[in-house]
Amino acid sequence: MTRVLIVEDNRDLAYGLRNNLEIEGYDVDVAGDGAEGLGRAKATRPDLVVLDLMLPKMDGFRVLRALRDDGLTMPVLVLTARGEESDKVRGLKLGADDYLTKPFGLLELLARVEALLRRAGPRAAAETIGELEIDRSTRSVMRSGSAVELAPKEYDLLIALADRNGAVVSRLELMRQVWGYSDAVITRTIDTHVAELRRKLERDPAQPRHILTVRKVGYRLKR
Amino acid sequence: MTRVLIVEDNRDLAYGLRNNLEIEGYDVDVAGDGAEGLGRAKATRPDLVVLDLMLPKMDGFRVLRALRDDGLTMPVLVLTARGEESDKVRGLKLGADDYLTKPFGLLELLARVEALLRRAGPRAAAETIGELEIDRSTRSVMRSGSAVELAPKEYDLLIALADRNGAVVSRLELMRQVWGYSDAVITRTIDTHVAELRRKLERDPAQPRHILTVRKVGYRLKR
DNA sequence: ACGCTCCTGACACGTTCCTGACATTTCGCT
DNA sequence: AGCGAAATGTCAGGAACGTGTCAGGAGCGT
Repeated sequence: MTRVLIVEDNRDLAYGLRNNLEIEGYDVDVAGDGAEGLGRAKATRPDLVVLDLMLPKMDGFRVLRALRDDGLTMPVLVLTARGEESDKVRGLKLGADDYLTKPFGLLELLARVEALLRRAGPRAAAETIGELEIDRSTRSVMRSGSAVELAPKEYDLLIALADRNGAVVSRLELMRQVWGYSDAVITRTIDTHVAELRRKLERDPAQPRHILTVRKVGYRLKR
Repeated sequence: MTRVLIVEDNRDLAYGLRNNLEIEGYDVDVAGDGAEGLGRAKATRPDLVVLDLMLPKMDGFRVLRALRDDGLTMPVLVLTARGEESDKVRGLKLGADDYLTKPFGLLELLARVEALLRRAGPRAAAETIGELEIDRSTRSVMRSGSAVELAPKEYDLLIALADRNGAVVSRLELMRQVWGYSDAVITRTIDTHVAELRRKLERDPAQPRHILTVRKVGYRLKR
């Protein structure tokens, strides 16, 4: 499923956008300020970012620059207040892909999101990680050619790891992304699910080659 | 350039559509009532017509019939108000190619326009999904050669799944596309209709081979 | 009035998920 | 090198959840 991150401090607007994007079938994440937006973008690597320029903590320009400096290349659709031409110029230099001036029509936003994603190229039908194949359009996973049945949580967990491109994902991040909690981790929930994933995906679950433990931090998915 | 004619009396909607179709690269013409629409269609012979049913001067049905009587065979996408089931049947008999129930998502309209134009080449070709055959021009479905009678909702549901080319369609998307609601799903409506579809389309409804459940998300139509 | 379609809520069933207890491994420290 | 504490692996039971199924009833067109 295509994932969109909205970075917008106006709660009503953010909520409205999320609703409508979700109806269109996107998987939507929302951040309420610039710092949080940058963090979530780096963590979850969405397919597209809708970025307001006026933001608390860290304004849109800095977020955009930080994103690009981090090597993230997903399209960014910038929301700008009316008539701030100079913003456009400045933003374009920093690597925004499209602009929308407030107030804007919802249909226009949806059309632009769609256009940007199309221009960015259709997402690969199936990504390959070692001997694993993940097809997000059907939420199905194969190991060296044969289908593997994953429970919803297991699939979500795998995706959370796969999205990080081999980097470590902390327990806290997993809790937030997969479980939607923000609490610290005290139970064995994550470990249990990792174990189950290993049982299903690894040749030798005792000697995992893909889902690796990073002690005191979390897990990572080696490609 | 591909030319699209919009026949719609609601100016806001018409302009919104025109804007977005133009962004997509179409050459768009707009007519504000039925008589004007018929005239422009005959004069300019667009590649596709988007036709509202409720129109001043001459309603959509009469426009459609007049078009077909005149030997014009371009695909026609009909816009119909919610819950006017009989309109669908009536329109289909007159030669419409696809339906969209208001309120509809813009992306859905764009997708259907593209789909219709793509199909316009090999015209009236029935699509084949496994042992199923769907003929949209007659809203009829066959399973391994013999006709299957589907209720309107069942057919719409099948189409919504078929349009996604094997990918998962979430419950929310189904609610929106087939039922025109945008609310969260709490009742068993979707499941019941899926069950009925399976009963009619699957050899063994208990072990569906085409209409698959994707737990916690929705359903998908395997080809 | 009849039949068809559609929606709804109740129930059944299997799956999934979480939790806490216990086992094992890892690593810092002496 | 050995010890102990902390972190992780493993397991099983029960609760919670999601879906399949059904029957009843409302709505609509014939």
